[in-house]
Amino acid sequence: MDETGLRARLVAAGVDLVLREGQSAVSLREIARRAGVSHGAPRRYFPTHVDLLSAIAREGFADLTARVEQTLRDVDADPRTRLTALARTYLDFAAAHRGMFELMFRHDLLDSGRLRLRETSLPLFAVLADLVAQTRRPTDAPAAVLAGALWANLHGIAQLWAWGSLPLATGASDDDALLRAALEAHLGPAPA
Amino acid sequence: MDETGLRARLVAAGVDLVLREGQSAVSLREIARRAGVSHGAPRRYFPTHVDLLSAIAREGFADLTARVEQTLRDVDADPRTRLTALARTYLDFAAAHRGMFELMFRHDLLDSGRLRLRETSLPLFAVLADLVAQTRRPTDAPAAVLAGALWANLHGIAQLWAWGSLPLATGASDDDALLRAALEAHLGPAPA
DNA sequence: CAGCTGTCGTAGACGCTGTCTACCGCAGGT
DNA sequence: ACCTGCGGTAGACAGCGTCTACGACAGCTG
Repeated sequence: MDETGLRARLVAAGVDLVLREGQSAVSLREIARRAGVSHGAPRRYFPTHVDLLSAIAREGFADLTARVEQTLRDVDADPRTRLTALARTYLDFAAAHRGMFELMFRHDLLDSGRLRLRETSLPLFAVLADLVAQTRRPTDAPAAVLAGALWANLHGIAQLWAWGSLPLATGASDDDALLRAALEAHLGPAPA
Repeated sequence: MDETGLRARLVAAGVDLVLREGQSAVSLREIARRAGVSHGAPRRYFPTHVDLLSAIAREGFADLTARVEQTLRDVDADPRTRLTALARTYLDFAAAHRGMFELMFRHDLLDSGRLRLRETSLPLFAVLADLVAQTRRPTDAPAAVLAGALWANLHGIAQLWAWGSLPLATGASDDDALLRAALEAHLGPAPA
């Protein structure tokens, strides 16, 4: 298990580190230390810090996508129910893996060019867009735009909630009311 | 004009720097250099880097709030029109002052405790919440929650658009369609 | 079997960062 | 005339990302 290549070990150490200690702890040298190699070793596989962080963030996207798919596997076929479950999973992921979630969207730390990092979020978006299309209401804009707006709403809730301003502004103690409001806004009133 | 206290000069230099060069350029030493003092000087007024960054972010919130208020001054009384203008201003601010916008919501860089930074966004939220309350639709959750959900949507659009995933996922070339979709979702269909 | 070659990791240096601490000039009060 | 305290300087320290020179060690070639 420890005999895998250094490249994978570095990414694994980085993932572990960002999950445990948060984004600011993910320094090149600290990752190298945890992987049991010298500070110069990562350079062989990741020319720059950004490349390593991007690989770590990639794992985050894969993890999030897998969790969403797992959630959807356990939920019935009603699109709205599925969307609700997806949304809940998204927010839970952001809250439970704060450091990773931050890193995933820190474009200044990530090189989305070479590693095609942005594209990594597309499968998840496709799942969301597909579900949104199934709940299509009359007089609607293109499905991709509707899905994008909903994604943005989820993301904004995750972000502002973590930042602390939403709890402060709404006076709520959890994000559930916000999530329900967002879903109602985008998908129409909840069924009776 | 240059005779103002060092404290104000440091903040001004930091604001200028973050607007010009982005968040990563705002180091303590660089700010000190631009303010024409030694690297240790800021410490007299800002015990730590975080304190200085927080003061800079505070200016950002003040600026954003002022811009929104200015915008609303030029717009008629219809709440929906006003909300649209507010939203547009928010997104434009995020796009035009990327570095500052990033800094403002980087809770890991800001000490919201001592400087009550979170509270700095409350006046803006109050304006938004007030307008939302005026467009209240039937069967609604508390106004604060609705306003929070809308804010989150705006914020998410700003964030994900800047990150690059929304342009990619929606195929749109500007954020206007997303904004209109979000407003329709939260405020109901646009008037004819 | 000897020698070469290329891969993988080490180790030290550089300039940058934030923080800490000792110092110094100089105004204002006694 | 002395002293006190404020405001800024300057040097040190550890940690960071990056760069470069070097060594160990595999596998192929003669």
